[in-house]
Amino acid sequence: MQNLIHHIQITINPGIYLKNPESSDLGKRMISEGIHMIASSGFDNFTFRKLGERIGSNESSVYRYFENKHKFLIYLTSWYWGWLEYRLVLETNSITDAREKLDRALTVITQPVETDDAFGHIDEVALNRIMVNEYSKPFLTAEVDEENKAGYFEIYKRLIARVSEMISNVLPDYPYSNSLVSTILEGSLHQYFLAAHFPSLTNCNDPQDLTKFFKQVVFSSLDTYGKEK
Amino acid sequence: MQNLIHHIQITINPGIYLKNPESSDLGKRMISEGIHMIASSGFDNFTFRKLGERIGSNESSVYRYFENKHKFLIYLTSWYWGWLEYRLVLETNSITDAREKLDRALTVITQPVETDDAFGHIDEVALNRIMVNEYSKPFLTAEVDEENKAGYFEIYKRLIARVSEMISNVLPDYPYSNSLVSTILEGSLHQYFLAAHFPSLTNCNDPQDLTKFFKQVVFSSLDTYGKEK
DNA sequence: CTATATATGATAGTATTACTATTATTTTAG
DNA sequence: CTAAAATAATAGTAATACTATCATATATAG
Repeated sequence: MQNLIHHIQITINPGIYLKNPESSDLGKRMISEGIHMIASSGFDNFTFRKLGERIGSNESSVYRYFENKHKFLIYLTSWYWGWLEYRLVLETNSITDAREKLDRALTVITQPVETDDAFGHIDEVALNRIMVNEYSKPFLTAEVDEENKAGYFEIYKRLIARVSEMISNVLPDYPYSNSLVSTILEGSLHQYFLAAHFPSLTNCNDPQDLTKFFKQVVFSSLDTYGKEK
Repeated sequence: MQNLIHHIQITINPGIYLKNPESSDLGKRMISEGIHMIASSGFDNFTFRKLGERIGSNESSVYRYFENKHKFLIYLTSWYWGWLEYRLVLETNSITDAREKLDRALTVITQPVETDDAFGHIDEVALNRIMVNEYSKPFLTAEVDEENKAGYFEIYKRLIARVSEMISNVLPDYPYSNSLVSTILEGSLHQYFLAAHFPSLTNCNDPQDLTKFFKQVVFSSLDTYGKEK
């Protein structure tokens, strides 16, 4: 990606961390190494003890940045959605045609992730693997309502609202824009998961097909809405 | 539902359990009470110790039926998908028109669950709540490939294949039938979850709308495939 | 240059969990 | 009535997800 823009930060709700990991070298290493550990062995096998060792530090130091590993995951997923939002804006901002704008947005959402130089210590490809393998774990918990109230999912909600608005700009009367976007965001990760583990349950073993599939779904739905027999 | 058909059993892969819970009264109580416990407090707070107490028995007895609580959940979700498949067949079997058949299938998939008298000890409404709140936990694990190889997800795969075939009967050339079905099965549970916890991310706060939404998505996609500008 | 605050590191301890193992008791079947 | 099978009770283990405490290193303010 562009090496024009550096020193940008994705802003994360401070309630998610105890001490901002972006504020120190140690904190950045927690994020950086944490991503690699979770991407390769899965979130369930990830512990702060192992992370402490890995960064040449200590369990207790990690606990000074994050209350628990669940919040660590919420931090990572929030960062991911924030980054996706940033790329979405960057890539669609200059487009005036509503249809073309939505088309480009769907490309950004569904195409495979590439490394972004603007965020040195974060391996976006590995982070995307985490999203594919753990996508629902941040919110499928008994505490989801409290955490939602505390604003931990704001970025995700903003992202959906943004794409939803693009849909409304194509077809103001379409009544399912939020459902369509939430279905596609989750569905896209899910199709990647299926391609990796259950190839017989998807026709999108090539990312090109995934993008085509979701675009066909979205535009056919918009183009025929209100015109059914 | 019909009280015509009794004494039917959903067949579950024996690798999922150590001893078939359907084979004894104690086993049935494990399923029955386990469903209520997980539905009300969530899977993460569920333990075999608590289940043992609840059924007036013992942790060690539960372990004689299920290797661990993860397999217990796989059992429940397999049962659910098996039951959905059974209802799907029951409700679509007599329909000859391909389009109408698919339409009915989508109703069955997306409409709220009601209690089914044919399976006395299972509370399908509570089980559906589990599906909505924990839907991805059976497969978002590090062991998914082994478990898939062992056949633990056969019922789910068969269900998708079945609906996928209905799509092919409507439009043989449509190349995304598996992806469309897997997106809708997962997406339907997800929309129910959003309606309960993130109402701003869905337009389907009423189940009627959910069914309409997914039908519109499916049929518009099929009706315009190959006819885009 | 020292006193102080702050960040980090090391160690120990706790409650819970997810089991395994063993033995005792009850139920069932022949 | 006896043997086998099923269930119950109890104990124990390793790992986990923390909390608490204290020691040390480092940065900074006066």
